[in-house]
Amino acid sequence: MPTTPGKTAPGKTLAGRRAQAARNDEVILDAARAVFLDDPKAPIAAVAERAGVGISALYRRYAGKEDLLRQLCHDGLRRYVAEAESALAEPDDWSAFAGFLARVVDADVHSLTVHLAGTFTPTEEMGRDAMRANELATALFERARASGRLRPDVVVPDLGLLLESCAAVRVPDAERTGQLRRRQLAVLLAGLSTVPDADPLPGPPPAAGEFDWRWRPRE
Amino acid sequence: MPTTPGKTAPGKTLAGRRAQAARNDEVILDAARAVFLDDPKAPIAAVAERAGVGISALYRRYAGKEDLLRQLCHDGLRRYVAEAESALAEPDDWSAFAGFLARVVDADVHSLTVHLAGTFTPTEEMGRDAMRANELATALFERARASGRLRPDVVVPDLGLLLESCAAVRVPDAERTGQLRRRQLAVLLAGLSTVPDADPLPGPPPAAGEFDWRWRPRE
DNA sequence: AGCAGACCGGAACGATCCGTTCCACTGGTA
DNA sequence: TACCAGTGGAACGGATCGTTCCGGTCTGCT
Repeated sequence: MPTTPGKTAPGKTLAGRRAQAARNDEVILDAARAVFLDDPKAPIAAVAERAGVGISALYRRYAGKEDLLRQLCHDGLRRYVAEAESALAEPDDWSAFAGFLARVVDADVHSLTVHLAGTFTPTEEMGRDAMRANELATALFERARASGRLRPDVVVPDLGLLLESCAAVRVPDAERTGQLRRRQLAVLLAGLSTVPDADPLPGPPPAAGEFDWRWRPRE
Repeated sequence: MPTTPGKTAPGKTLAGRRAQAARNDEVILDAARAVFLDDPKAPIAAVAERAGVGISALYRRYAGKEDLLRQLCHDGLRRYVAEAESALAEPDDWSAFAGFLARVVDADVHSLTVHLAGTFTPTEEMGRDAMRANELATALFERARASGRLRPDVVVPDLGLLLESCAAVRVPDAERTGQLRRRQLAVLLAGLSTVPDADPLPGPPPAAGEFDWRWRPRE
């Protein structure tokens, strides 16, 4: 974070120390995402190695491991909110809903939450963002329900189950993982769709706060 | 394992040292299952504590942690095979299939595989059992397909995806977890069922060996 | 040109954790 | 009664990991 903008090169890709630092910002975050998605308990050193930088480059940016994890997770949450907002702009109710889910699944946002929650103490801002995320998802859900394509005994928290399921699909190759998750999502959406003579879904439906336990610090 | 049967008490619940040992056999396995399902990397001491026994009681029975993990996983595999065999005896094709899946999901057999695979080197016998498990599941699947209730673009390895999804559903309370998994299973089965005018499932379908990577030793 | 310091790589450190071993002890068994 | 299978749990040695620290490099400013 330079105090003065710096007028080194007029071109877009500015060279020099400042540039490397700026580039590292992104490289490190990408590496962290990849590494921690693969193994939530991975050591910090693994992130540095994957990013091709030294450990110092990490500690210059983040106060510690927990701080990095928190930022990573918060990024995912913001991504979720952004996708939801843009989906709400879509006119067709159903494809807004389905498209939103597809993009969230593709971005692997839920994996971030699933694996990383509990490894850091959340900030208040994350709490607010999470609440907003819920509101937006609910709005999307209500519109989808209004379109009549959702079976009536499905509830909002079923989305949590759905995302969890898709996040659980994983093979070593990232692209292949994406394909299989799309397939899984398609099956699930088909299962949540209205069908003429279906047995009602069993058991008490999932409740609102039933997945919050993740956020309690790992005992 | 006494060399002589021992004629201590005529009743069923025999008391004494031998009895305690026999009881511990089971207690330890149950504790191990619970602990390792909750956290695959849990220390051995946690298993002992949960079982209410000392560490010696564990090391008397198992050569080491890996041995315990292997046995635990093998038990799950045998359970899978047993459920499949008993399901094949069921006359109705569809309920044989659906019932099998429900029982496997209830028994949390797949979680065992998912979490523990790769933490030990499998025995040849496990390989044979796994192969048999596959054959039985395929037979069940073929019968279900023949019943016409399965949509045509579903393949056998989709069962892997399905089990994975159900295993991913987890809340702190075990019984509630079971309920939510049943719900998830119902949604998935609905999604895999024939519907009049459905879009075909996207992407290349899952292939046979695509989940074997789990069994490679963790790098 | 020269210098201050931003930025970096990676070795080193200290704390923690965990699998395994070991030993003293207990009470059923012969 | 004498023995020993079975046990609880402390202790050990090794591995791992987060964090700190230091020496080096190169930029950007004077």
